[in-house]
Amino acid sequence: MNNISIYTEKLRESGLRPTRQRLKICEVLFSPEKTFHFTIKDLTKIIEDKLSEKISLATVYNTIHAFKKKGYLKEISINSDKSYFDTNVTEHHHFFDEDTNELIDCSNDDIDSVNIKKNITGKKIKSVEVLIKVASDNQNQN
Amino acid sequence: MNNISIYTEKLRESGLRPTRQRLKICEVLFSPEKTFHFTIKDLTKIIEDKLSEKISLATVYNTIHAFKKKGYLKEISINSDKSYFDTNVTEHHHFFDEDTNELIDCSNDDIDSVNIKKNITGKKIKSVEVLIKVASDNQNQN
DNA sequence: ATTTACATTAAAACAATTCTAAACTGTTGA
DNA sequence: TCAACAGTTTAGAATTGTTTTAATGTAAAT
Repeated sequence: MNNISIYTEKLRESGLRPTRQRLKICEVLFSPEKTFHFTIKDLTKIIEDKLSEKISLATVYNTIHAFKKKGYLKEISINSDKSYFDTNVTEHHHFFDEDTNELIDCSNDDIDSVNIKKNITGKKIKSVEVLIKVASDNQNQN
Repeated sequence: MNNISIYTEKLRESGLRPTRQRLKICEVLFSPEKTFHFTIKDLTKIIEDKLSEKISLATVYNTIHAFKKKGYLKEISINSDKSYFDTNVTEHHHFFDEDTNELIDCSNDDIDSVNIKKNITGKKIKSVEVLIKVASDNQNQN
């Protein structure tokens, strides 16, 4: 089955031109069976390794931001100097392994729904995310 | 009442030398009635404005990291290019106002305790934090 | 007082991200 | 079909937040 035409359609639908670079990035991000987490650096590395074509770093940033804006990617909050993205855009939570700096999905089913009793006047809740930091049992806290 | 001697004691207890700079930063961070959130940039500005003395940026970073390590500050996760710190080190959650980039405390009492049904083998939970993103009702999502 | 280990400093280095301005390319419609 | 426009890519420069460096300063122990 030809994913390219699917991605072309998807991009066109959301008002993004289906350029060579964007289609390549779509393949990398949306072809895998399972969703995954990545940093821009990871993605750049994947592109370099798997694709015959070089994509400029600026384009990678542009594309990721465009995809995020269109709701094809989620950005994830962790204390870090870099941004993590998730190809799983459904509402879910995360474990963050402090030993390995790895993110692990935690589905909504794994957490009882979070009940918030306070609200901010004039503001609407856009998202509720739980981040659970974990580390080995014997790990020194400092 | 003289806070300086309290801070001096506090620092000494935790093995940090009570230097002029650290005491000044303690005053800025721990004298206010209410806890608050800040970025390094905010703190630098406060120091510049309120104190007669200039403190080197590197020292500000060193000090904040030392204080965090000792548990006098918490670092907060939000999608951002900068780190936010919190003088409230008790376990609590946050609202993040996407319109203003402002953080608002959400006490544990405002959220029913988060029940996590999944666990990661060999790992221990270090923290559970909920981040609730809010924006004005009429806000365009893009 | 002297020593020593810890702190501060300005400046340089660094890493992630954004900007810039020129070249390029999908798409539209004559 | 092809010219023209608007959106896109690009390399490199610029910017921003943070860390490192190496010299100097200082608190505390001897």
